[in-house]
Amino acid sequence: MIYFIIFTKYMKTKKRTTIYDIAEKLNIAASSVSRALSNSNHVNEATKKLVLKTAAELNYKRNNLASNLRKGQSKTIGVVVPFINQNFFSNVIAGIEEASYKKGYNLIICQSNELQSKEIKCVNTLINQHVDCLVISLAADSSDHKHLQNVIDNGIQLIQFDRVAGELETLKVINDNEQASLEAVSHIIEQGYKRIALLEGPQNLDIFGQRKKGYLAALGKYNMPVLDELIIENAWTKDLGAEATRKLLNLAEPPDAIFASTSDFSALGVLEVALAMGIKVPSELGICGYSNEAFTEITSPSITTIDQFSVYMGKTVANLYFQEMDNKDGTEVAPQIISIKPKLIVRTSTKRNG
Amino acid sequence: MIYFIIFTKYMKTKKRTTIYDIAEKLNIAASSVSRALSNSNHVNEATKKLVLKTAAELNYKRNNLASNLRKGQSKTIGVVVPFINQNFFSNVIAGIEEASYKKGYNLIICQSNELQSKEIKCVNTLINQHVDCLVISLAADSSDHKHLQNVIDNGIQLIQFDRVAGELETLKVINDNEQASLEAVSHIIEQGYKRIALLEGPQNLDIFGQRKKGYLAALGKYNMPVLDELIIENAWTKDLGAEATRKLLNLAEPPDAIFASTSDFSALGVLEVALAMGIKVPSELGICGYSNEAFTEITSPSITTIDQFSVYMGKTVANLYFQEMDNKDGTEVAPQIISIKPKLIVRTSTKRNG
DNA sequence: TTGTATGCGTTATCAC
DNA sequence: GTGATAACGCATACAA
Repeated sequence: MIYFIIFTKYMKTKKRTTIYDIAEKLNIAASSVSRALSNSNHVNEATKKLVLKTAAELNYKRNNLASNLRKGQSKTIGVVVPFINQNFFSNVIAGIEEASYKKGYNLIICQSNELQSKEIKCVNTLINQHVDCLVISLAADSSDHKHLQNVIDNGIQLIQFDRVAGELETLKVINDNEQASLEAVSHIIEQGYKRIALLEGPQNLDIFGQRKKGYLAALGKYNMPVLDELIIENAWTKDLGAEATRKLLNLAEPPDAIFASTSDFSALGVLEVALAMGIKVPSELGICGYSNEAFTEITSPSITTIDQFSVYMGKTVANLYFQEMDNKDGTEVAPQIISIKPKLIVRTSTKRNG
Repeated sequence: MIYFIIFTKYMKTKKRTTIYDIAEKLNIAASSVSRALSNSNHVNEATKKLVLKTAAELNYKRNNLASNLRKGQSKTIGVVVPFINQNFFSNVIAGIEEASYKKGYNLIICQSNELQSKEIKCVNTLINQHVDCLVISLAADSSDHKHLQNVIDNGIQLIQFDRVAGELETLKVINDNEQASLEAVSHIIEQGYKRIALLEGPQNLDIFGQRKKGYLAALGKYNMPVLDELIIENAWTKDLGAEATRKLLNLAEPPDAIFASTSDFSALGVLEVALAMGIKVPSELGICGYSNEAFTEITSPSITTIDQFSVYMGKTVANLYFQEMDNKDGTEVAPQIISIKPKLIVRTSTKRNG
């Protein structure tokens, strides 16, 4: 046991083999080794093979720190999201990872915990790390965006997704939230619901504003009045959704449908309160969520929701960056904004006819 | 618009400010700037303040590539998991991130997609990136572990979690799967179930072997026979769980309880098939899953399961590394293996009495 | 095709 | 306390 510890200690401080070690062993110049290792075509095939062979023997691993420092790039993409372990974000990250991996890029991941203060620190860390590209979805309380401007000023490609700062001219990948919202509420109206409540999220985030716009547009389209008492601010967690529902259902004229535009968690809160109050879903109350979380399929009744194609969104983000890179010397200008059309998934919780 | 493009182009190639720029502006040596920036106590307070001030003015960001190259460390932890967007893993990662962030460490994340071939590539990439520590949970088809030995040989601290290679002497953070399994099956037996089936996972992964051991131990403890026909191999997805359930429930003597030791998804498959076949849960069939996925609380009936404290597990992993670092010169030896005791969460799907 | 020399941006080791 | 200088490991311009 003791020996093992000593052994690891030794290994830990062991110098790794470098191109100089290989060069020395082969009696050639380090530059030749470097060329062979980077598969340059200015090397003799024979020496290339020899280098590769001894590199393997000596268990050589390139030091990317040095390589990247020299090349002035890091082949690394930084990602900042509110929480890594939220379905939507972990899916987007999985998508980014998949696309990046194919191109030989690595991901450095940070979570802002929905706090602008931490978001700023994360962004600065990633700038320090010399990431080539920084991908971010803003924290809920993110108000000013100096730290993002800072990213651009440091020559780092900035890509925003989902929760974006509209006024910043960067590459963006977003959902067409307004359209999705419009479709969802239209569907609800077509199912014969008359008084449709809206649970809205923090309006400083564009996405929630857009979803509200879609809601209003749908009401307008069908000549239905906008009733302020049916619009509840900041109901974007399960608990807040539940609380809002209790309030709504106790109104003199309660709603007959609730669109939890913020999230499926909020919709779940709605469902649980409704069932607890003995209100039948969907016959007496229609419910629609947002995000297509896995559980919406499992609840009874299952919950109508909107799928955001999150993994695809991640791939799109990464590929947007690579496309931009390919294009950086060309004259063609990549589209600044890619909008992904979400899909309404109609389930039992809003099916009143048919 | 054109101007904007040109502007970004310019910014992209702009040289960042370095310590030399600050030194030049202040007419002092770069080394002094470095000292001031790293808050050394061998610098005059006045110059330190001056340096910090102009650094802020010039929007200086330290180049960690250079810094880390020089210091021979990267302040970076590499993480390899089968899938980033699986609840358990994303929670562990969130935990690692939280603890690492506090210590000023960054995370580089890769997913193996349950493929040893990709796992090997990920590991090599992380070695190249000079991560200080590599955290891994093995891919399902991971059989030999040369690539992990390679990590150790390169002087990188290796920590395995959850799905570990038992024979490799590394730091490990695991769940006490056997104990948890034993408790779960004991609970099922105490509820009066007599024929308890087991859905097991790939036995080349230790964790599934341990869960089976716990199952067998519980049967032994209560003097119940082990019935081979009730043990189904490789039923670790929702679909495979469903398939296994159809087979089991069509036996001449079907089970009256199913322990989906592999995952809650598998348990969900069991539940859906049972309900579709008109079998009452829990009165006619008891069901227990594994992992405490969010949805287990929501199904009807809710599913009994085992909580693995995944976020806590992540924090433990990170802190184990930091503790090991603090200790590396000391004589004290950190525990090689940390075992976290999972918690049985009894829900409706196994409540037959009381 | 190969070798020499230099620099990427820091930090550490010397002197002073 | 400060400055000059070397070194971390690699990639490339240039010379041979």
